Amino acid sequence: MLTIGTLARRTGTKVQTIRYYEQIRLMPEPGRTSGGQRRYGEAELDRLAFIRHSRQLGFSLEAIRELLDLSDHPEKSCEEADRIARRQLRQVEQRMERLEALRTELARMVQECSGGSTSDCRVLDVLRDHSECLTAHDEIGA
Amino acid sequence: MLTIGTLARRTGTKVQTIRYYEQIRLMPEPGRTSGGQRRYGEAELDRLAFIRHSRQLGFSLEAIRELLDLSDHPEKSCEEADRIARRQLRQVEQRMERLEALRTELARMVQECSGGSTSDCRVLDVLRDHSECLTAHDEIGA
DNA sequence: GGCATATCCTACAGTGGCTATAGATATGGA
DNA sequence: TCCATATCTATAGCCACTGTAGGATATGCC
Repeated sequence: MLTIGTLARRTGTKVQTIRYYEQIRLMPEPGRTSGGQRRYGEAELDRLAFIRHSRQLGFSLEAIRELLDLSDHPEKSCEEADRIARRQLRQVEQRMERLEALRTELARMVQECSGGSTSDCRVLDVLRDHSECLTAHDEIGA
Repeated sequence: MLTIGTLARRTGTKVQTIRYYEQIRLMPEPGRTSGGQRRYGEAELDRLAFIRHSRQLGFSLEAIRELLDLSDHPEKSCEEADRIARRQLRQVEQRMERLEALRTELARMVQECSGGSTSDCRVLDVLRDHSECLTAHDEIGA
């Protein structure tokens, strides 16, 4: 029987985060001691590891909920899991493209800065006037 | 005199977002009509454009606050603006590295999926067992 | 058994950067 | 004057946690 702290240490999760996952029903309600403390088994450890690893790969909690459901039903087709992973891959690729555009723009801003006073700072100039940008970056939240 | 809606249209911002910026004192309190509606001038339009452009480049609102302050004081040295931009560039580069690792891992997962049942789905296998990963991805929140 | 202390409990507030909603009021044109 | 559209305030919600306060419990040692 594992305490919540042990589970946290073994998976690199904060104790509050585990309780949060329980609250949103991503983790099951575990058994309790007579004093009311949570006690977990190996299955819960595996489930939490799955969640954390998926989070590290950038999956949303909703996507993870679907993936866990698929994982719990071995008879289901793998297609759905594949679809979710492909969607995540696309999102990562799109974010990378956006970041690449930002990187270019920021590098140019920084390079052109002469180091004088802010009255003729290239960094501020570019921020003031979008038309100075060579690359497009129309959406917020890279 | 510009209404909040005009300001929103001209900068690609939602009306609520402008009011939010006012609330957190990123935008100044504008003049009002006798009926209590906000009215803006060109200076506010420029300021909002600066904010939005900076957001598009991924600067945090706190960083933007600093940049605006520098922009308002032309006699100050440009060094600080340069420092903020360089920090932002570093962050973008770090995020790109993380995303590259994720992209690799996700692409591998997806490629290896044979399309059978979830009982032997590579996508789910990898999520279940971190040791199957070739690349490191230790932090959450790319 | 008693005690220290480490861990656990609940409940709630806060983070960033918005976005959405409800219900009331103002504005501008036909 | 009427009406559609825009605006107002206030508040709650989003995601995925994180932090805090103020207690209760569990464990190891003497």
